[in-house]
Amino acid sequence: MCFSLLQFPRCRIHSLANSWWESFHKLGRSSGGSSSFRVLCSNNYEPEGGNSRRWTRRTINTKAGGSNESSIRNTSIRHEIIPELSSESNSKKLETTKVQKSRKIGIRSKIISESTSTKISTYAVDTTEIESDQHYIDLAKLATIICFDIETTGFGREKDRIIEIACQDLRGGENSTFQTLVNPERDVPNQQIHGISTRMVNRYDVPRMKDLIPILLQYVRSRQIPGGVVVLVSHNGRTFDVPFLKKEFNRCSYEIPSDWLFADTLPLARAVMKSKGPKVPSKISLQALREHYGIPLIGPAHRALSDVHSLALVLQRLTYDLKLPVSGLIQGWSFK
DNA sequence: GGCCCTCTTTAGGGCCTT
Repeated sequence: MCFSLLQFPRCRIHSLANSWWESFHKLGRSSGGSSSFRVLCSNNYEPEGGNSRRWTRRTINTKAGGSNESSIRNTSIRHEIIPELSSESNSKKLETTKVQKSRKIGIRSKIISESTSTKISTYAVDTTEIESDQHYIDLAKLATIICFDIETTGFGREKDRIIEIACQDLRGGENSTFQTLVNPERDVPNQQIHGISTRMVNRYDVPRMKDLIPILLQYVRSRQIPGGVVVLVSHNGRTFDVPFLKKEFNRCSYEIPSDWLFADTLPLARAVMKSKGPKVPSKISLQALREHYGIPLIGPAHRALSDVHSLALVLQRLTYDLKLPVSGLIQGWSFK
């Protein structure tokens, strides 16, 4: 069965994040400030190109950017270093990794084998064992970090439905952002929250969840590095977004791919606020975190894509505050 | 519903997600 975005004009995969990265770097070069910024991920990877991916260290001067230049505020962002990687050699290294005794409790992924670099869907993943810190570092080098957000008709995953999904691959580049409305085939009772009305989603050209899931899987697979895991990050995802998504997958007779990991920025925010002491406001909603870090709102709040843009920046700030590299995110803060 | 905090643990209230 073949699915195409052309079937659903309201389903969009585009390169907004790419332009975000470009403007970010451009602003950095022109700011003249003294702050340094080491990016969480590089956008040098080309999903379709395969072997050209390199993780690089970048130090630039920057401002936190958005689409509206006038709304940009000066910030001092400094982020982690991801060591440069020869993807080919490390892929082989990862392939031959042997399972050792587990050092951590929790579900993690271990790449067992990978048939070829071009058949990205054929590798197997074991979710029961884990080995050394070096393993996590290797895993991190091949990890894809995707922020995502959903809008729904309510809080109850039994009775409510997803009406919008947005994803953003932090690596940026072409087709790094995915956003679509979802036809819930029912009325939307909470338009006042997100502005999405029944008339907007109950349309023939808006995909239903069962139509969308194959497209979503295809999008994530297109961003995934052969042999690597995907880490899907959301705010309060452990108790809301992830169970909701799983419920929708199950309702449509799909399973969440075994090589998908999830991470929640809510406990990260708790850890950061706790480390800063009692004087720091304890509000840790996405909006509160955005305001705390001085991140400008891009687009309407409580729309999936807008919240994903905020989440991507909040994640970078939180991981910097916690001095948390990608390997640490996978090792200590991810879940299945 | 899960997590965290505290005037707690034999509990209850608040936060977070739409």
